[in-house]
Amino acid sequence: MSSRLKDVAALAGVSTRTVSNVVSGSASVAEETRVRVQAALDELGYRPNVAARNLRAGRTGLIGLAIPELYSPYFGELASLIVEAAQQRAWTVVIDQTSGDPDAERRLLEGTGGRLVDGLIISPWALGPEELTGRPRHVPAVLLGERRPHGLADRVAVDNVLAADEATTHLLASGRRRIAAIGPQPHLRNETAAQRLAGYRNALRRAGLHPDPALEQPVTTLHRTDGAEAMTALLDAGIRPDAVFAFTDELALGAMHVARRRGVRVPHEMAFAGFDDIEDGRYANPPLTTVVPDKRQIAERSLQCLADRIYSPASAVPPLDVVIPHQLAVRASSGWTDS
Amino acid sequence: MSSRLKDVAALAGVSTRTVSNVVSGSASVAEETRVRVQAALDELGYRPNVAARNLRAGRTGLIGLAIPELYSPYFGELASLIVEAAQQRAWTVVIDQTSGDPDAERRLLEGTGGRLVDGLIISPWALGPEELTGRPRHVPAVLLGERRPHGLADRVAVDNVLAADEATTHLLASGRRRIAAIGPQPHLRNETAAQRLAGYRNALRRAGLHPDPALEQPVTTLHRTDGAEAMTALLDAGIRPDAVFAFTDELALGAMHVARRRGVRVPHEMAFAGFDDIEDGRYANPPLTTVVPDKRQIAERSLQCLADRIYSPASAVPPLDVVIPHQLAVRASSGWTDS
DNA sequence: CCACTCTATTGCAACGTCGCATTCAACGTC
DNA sequence: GACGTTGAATGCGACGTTGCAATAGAGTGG
Repeated sequence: MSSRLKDVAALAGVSTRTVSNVVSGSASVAEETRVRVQAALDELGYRPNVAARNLRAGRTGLIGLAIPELYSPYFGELASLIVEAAQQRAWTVVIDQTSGDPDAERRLLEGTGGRLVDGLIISPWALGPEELTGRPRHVPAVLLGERRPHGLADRVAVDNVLAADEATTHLLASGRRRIAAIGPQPHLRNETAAQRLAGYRNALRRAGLHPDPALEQPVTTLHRTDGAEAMTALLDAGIRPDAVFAFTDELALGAMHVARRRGVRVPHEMAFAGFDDIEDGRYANPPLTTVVPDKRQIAERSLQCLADRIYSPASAVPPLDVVIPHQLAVRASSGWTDS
Repeated sequence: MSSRLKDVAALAGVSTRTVSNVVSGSASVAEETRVRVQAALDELGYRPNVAARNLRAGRTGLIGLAIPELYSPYFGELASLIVEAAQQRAWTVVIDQTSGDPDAERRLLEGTGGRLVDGLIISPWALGPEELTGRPRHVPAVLLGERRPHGLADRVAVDNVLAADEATTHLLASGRRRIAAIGPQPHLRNETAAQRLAGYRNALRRAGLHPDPALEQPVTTLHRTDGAEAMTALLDAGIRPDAVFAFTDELALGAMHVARRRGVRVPHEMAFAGFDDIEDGRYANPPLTTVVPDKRQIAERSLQCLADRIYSPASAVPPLDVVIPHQLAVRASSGWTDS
């Protein structure tokens, strides 16, 4: 059905090795032969067998991207950038959705499924630091988010503590004093939410305010519904913050949606700031103030780390901690202008 | 570095074939031997070499998903469902972003990159029908969207004409008469926009209205910005429709955003309906009326088609045309209640 | 007790490709 | 005219796995 080097060689009247040389273009081939072989290649519609190449080369040219969920805007945008950057490096991306399942994350890190990928970019959700960095890995890995690496994997992330601090400070600067935090996840081993909470508290304390536990609304996941529920819980408890720092844009949008439905004027009575700079935030009503991580750099640097580990020998290089720059995009949701 | 069957066999004092039997669990192995081999497997941390397996099996266990862009909500949600459904079938998904590049789409369909995937699900953007179905393919393919198949590939899609008709009819039912259509793409060979335009016109004509070219706003791509530009163009031209049917939710959200910014009251003065049922639409202000394709079924049926083609011999089965059910979700953007 | 079946295990070969070493011919140089 | 050099093409083997056929041994029934 599909033709192999052998078939092409037979048709062109040369050895398989010569055909291989023509295909790869590496060794020297006489012009006349090259033309003849090329004609045979075209006639048979030869396509190299990737599995055989991989076996020979000891590499698959695949890298894995393991994220909790592909359908959320943040991970969708990030995945898109990673796929794009990988294409430029002639890598193909295979996507795994862990759905926040610790076993799935563990399985991927250990490579239990077999040596399919040359490297792995994983955004951990359920696994704690020690599990992530403790055990040996069969494949180079880059952790997105999380805290600084102790173990074997590189880490690429923004400075969550600083960024959360800046966002909160921005809200304080416009005179807000009762600022709610939507997004703590005390039930998870994951560090990201904890870091953003720490930044939020830092900012409050620096402004001379005491963090109020009643204003910290935990969530189970990071979807709009969770933000909506958190805001509902606050309002139903009679708590009326004058600003909200949500740990992700989706949480912020869900919360803002409920606030407006309940008749709260945004941003007059309640300002909002989020984290991630997803596209919807820019088109929300009002547009959402947010921390803007440089997602393109996250993608680029992650792949760079993988490339270094994959291609450099033995890699005695200690685990890297790559800090990605971020900005604060101030939009109407935290200003005084009406939407 | 990494251990092979041979290493495990040496350690356990058996042949590689026996180790292989233990790993696969297919052939019968004495309990005592199984235990001993398993111990060796664990000790060496054996991981099967996927490339070798693939070479032997003639399959890679990979399927390709080619979509214009991963970061758009619709494709993100769809990709997520396809990855999920593929995992259940023990398939791994590799993602290609075509970015609307006809060459990229062609390359994937022809499998120029080599026989990497066992099957391909492609959502064409730039290629026209004849290119999609004309030439022979090296790998089973499923087309998402597009029109009915003439050639070799199966096709999975909602009935775009009917769905667009229903959405428009719904707008007409609330008394709207000047209904704009945002989303025609006359510059593309792709059929989807043309089908939705046809459905929109059908509904108008059935209501005794003449489709007005001035109310049909073409777009280049399907992002929020395109919807925003389209609405800006309409309003700047002094055209003030009393309803908008946008061919995707993103277009609708962008258009609605601009309308509200310009002081148009939604839905009182202008009703909106979209297509796709992306999550943001449900949390928009006001929530967006939209055509809801059964995305889970799109994922399931696509994979089913691929599975049939991949596993069934010779496949004399003619190309399938799978029509996916849809619904119309009526929300506040097309009602009379305030947001 | 022999023929036969069944279980457990094994060796061989092949999947398609490419690195390495080799061969062969042509050519130029001393 | 012998010799080294270069260019072109080839054959061999190995990457790690598993299907197939074969083997040896244990168990069963007449």
